[in-house]
This record gives sequence, C-alpha cells and structure tokens, in this order.
Amino acid sequence: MPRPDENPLARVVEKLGERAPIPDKAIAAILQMPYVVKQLYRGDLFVREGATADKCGILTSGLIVCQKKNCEGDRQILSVKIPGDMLGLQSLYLETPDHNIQALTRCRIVIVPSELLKAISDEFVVVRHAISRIMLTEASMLRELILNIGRRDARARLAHFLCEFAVRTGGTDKINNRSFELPMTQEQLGDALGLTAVHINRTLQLLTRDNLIARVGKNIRFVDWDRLQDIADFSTRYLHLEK
Amino acid sequence: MPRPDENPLARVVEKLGERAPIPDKAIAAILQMPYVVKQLYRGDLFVREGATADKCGILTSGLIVCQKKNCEGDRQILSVKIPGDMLGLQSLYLETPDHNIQALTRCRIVIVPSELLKAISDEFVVVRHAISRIMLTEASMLRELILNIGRRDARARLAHFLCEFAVRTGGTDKINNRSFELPMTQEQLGDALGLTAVHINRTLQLLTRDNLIARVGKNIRFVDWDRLQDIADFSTRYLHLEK
DNA sequence: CGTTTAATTGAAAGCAGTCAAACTATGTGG
DNA sequence: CCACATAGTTTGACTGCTTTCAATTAAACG
Repeated sequence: MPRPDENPLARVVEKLGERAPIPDKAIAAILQMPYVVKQLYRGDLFVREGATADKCGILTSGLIVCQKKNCEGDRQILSVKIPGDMLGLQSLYLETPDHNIQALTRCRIVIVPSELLKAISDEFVVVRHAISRIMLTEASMLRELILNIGRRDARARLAHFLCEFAVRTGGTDKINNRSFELPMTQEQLGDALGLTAVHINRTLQLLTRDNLIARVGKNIRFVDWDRLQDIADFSTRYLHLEK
Repeated sequence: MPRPDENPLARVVEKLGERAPIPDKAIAAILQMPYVVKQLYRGDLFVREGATADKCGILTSGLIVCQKKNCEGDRQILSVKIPGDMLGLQSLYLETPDHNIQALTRCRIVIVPSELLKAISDEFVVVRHAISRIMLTEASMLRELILNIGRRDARARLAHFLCEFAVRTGGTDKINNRSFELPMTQEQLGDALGLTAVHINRTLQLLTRDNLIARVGKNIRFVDWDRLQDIADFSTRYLHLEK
C-alpha cells in the first residue's frame, strides 16, 4: 500500500482498517477513486446544512467540527474531527445534510464523491461493515456528549472533553504527565460544551488550581490523570476502540 | 403482506419501507425470521450498557428510551422511541452497547436475533440502505438534541420536545389545535431535556400561560402551533422525513 | 379508601451567563 | 525590528436561570 504522502487515500484505507481487515481488492478500489485535496481556513464550511451532499472525505491535518446553530446564531459544536477521521459519511445515504461541517483551524482534507465510496461499500461487505461501525461510533460519541452537556457540571464537562481529546489523539498509554496541544480557543471549547468562553476560562483555571492539569498557552499537561478521569466520569467504552 | 396482528414483523417491513421500497424477496426473508414478542414494564431494560448485544427489535406499543447515567446516577435520556421505531440496531455492527434501552411505560416489543437481520441486510442492498438511513436519522436526532440542550433555554427546549413528539407521532398535517397524549412524567421529561422535574413543571406552566399549549392531565393541545414552533426553533429537517 | 406516586408551590442557594474592561498574545506592514 | 491592529485571555461585578429542599396538593392504583 502506498504511503499517505503518495496517495492520501491510503488514510481512508487505514481508517477503515481500524474497524475491519480490508481485502486487497477493496484497497485497490479505494485507492483508485478520484480525489481532490483541499485546504480549508478557519471558519470555512465543507458541508452546509440544507445543501446537497454528494461528497465525503477524510481529514488529514488540522481540526474540523460538525456544528449547528440555533435561531439566535449561537453555535453548538456536535463533534470534533481529528486527522484520520472521516467526514460527511452521512452523504452516502442521506441527501440533505442536517448539520454543518466547518474548519476549526487551518486544515487539509481529501475529498471523494460519495457515490464512489458508496459503490465500493456496496461491493465489499467488509468495507460497509467498517463504515457502519464508524457511523455507529460517531453516534455513540454524540450520546456521550448529550450526557456530558445534560448531566455534568462545567468542571466535569471540560475534564471529560480533555480526556476524550487526549485518548483520541494519543491513545490510551501513559497519559499521566503527557502533554499535548489543544489548538482550540476558549470560545470554541465553549461552543463544544454548551458553555461560554468566560466560563471555560474560569473552569480551566479551576482544573489547574486543583492540580489536575497544567497549562502553558495552548499546551496542556495531565498532572493527575486518574483523578481527572474520575472527575470527568470518563471511560473509553463509548469510543468503541475494540477492533 | 400479513397485517401486523398476524405477523408483528410486518411492522419491521413497514418501517424499512419508509426509507426505501423493499423487494418481495426481502419482505419474505424478514417475515420469516424467528421472533419473540415481549412485554416490558416501566423501568425494565431491553439492552444494558456494557453487556453483550445480540438482539434487536421493534417497538409496537408504549414508549422506550435510550439512556445513560453519569457517575452520580443521574439519568440522561438520549432518545425516545415511539411505536414503529427500531430498537438496538447498533447490535448489528457493535458488540458492546454504549447505552441502555429502557421502558418508559409498559410496552410491547418484538425481538429478533441481530445476526439474522444483519444477514438479510447483507443480502439485500435496499434493506441495508434503509437500515443505514434509519441509523443516520437517529444520529441526526441526537445532534438536534445536543443543540437543544446545549444552546436553548428551558422554554425553547421543552417547546422543541413537544414539537418533535407531535410530528413524530402524528405527522405534519393540521397540528394547530391538535391534542395528544404525552405519557411521560415530568421527571422523565426532565431526564430527556437535561432539566429537573420541578423546572419542567414551571416551564409547562409558562407555555400554558403564554397560550402556546393547553393541558389536561397528560393531554396536551397545541393552541398556537406556529408560535410554538418559532419559540422552539423547530424545523423538521433533522428528522429526514423525505422518502 | 388508604397508600403510593406524581404534580405543584415557595423560598433560598448556586452555577453559569452577561457585560465591560484590562491585559496578553499574535500577526502584519512599514 | 518596531508599531500598530486584531484576536484571544483574564478579571470583576452583577444578573438570572435553574436547582435544591421541603412542604402541600392532586392523581393513580390496588
């Protein structure tokens, strides 16, 4: 298989491969899809609610979110996509997107026609199982977010977000004392957690004061992972990491 | 096709048929699955988070919810299932359920082995497309709930819930002045909206006082549907009602 | 008809929001 | 490399929505 820098669709194969072993024929079919690499800038939309959806893709760098706005224009972020995540899979089966997909930072995506990926998934059982599992895992993460926003206070909510982000970007090993970049503004964090930027700021200070995390700019270090996880009521089950 | 009282699996065919025209052979395969009809009482679990999931089903009467609890035992309802809705489709592709499926009222469900429905969906393109569309619509409803809980105040949140429930149970025609039964306690409503029962009570009174709805016991009548929809910031797009 | 469950009400407390200002980084052009 | 502009963070004071707690009333149920 080509390296991602030779054919960026290799990232798609990798992603699907996390969920099920993909046979060579399917790999070949995926790698042969026509694709477009596109750079997005902060705020750019890849998919617009209510438009027509005929493309999907994969994020290769930067951060993208799914979001919706209420009638007053307040934004609610529904999910944060990290490099390697698929984008707009909904378009394989639904015509009209029910949410926006928007760049949070400058980022790079690889776009393919939904039709083609759908055709491949219709042909190869394993591919469609992998895609189904990805779609269901996305739904599971939405559920956890509902619990997070509906039944946890700001402290637990933010702690939970940090736990999830750390596990998704860096895996489950040696998290204590690990430090990582969180390239989001406090306003974006607020939009992701149903809070205001001001309150995010105060809550970050709270977590810092309680010796749960340490911060230097956008860099965050887990000072006491176990306790943070406890406070966050975090478990990885909903991420469905099992193969 | 048999009537649902002859073979309750006809309800499954109906449900899938809403999403895509199901060929006769597939209908026959569905109707021939072995099934169990089960009565559940309020609070009973059909699927338990963390257990093993090997069955799915359809709700034929009563109300069921998907829910999770935080570490303090507070319940958050993630979705409300009404008669005709599928249950536990997640089990077709994921082994371990990430949420509970619990009876809200006494209800009747028809259960089939996930394996069999999956086999049918592997055999018939249309069936699997219908199922995918159902799964994606469920995800879309989760997203709207996140927006509802994260970015709408109690009044709009409750109004939105009532709008959704009315449309789902009774369709989109002649809603103004329509009255319907909402067989949920105020505590259950609170769990569905990330609020307390007390506040649900006060918010219901608010909607009543503002002449948006009228209440007699669990019966609710829409006095001013247009304004309620406005306040709720409600649109049906996220329900993906299009065929 | 008594017992339990649900709905309602009131008072008080608290978490998070709002508003506004100050401060700090970041980035751009000269 | 500095000066300025802009975006983001931090802080304080105040407001307000929602929760909590507790008591009362009403409804549902056996």
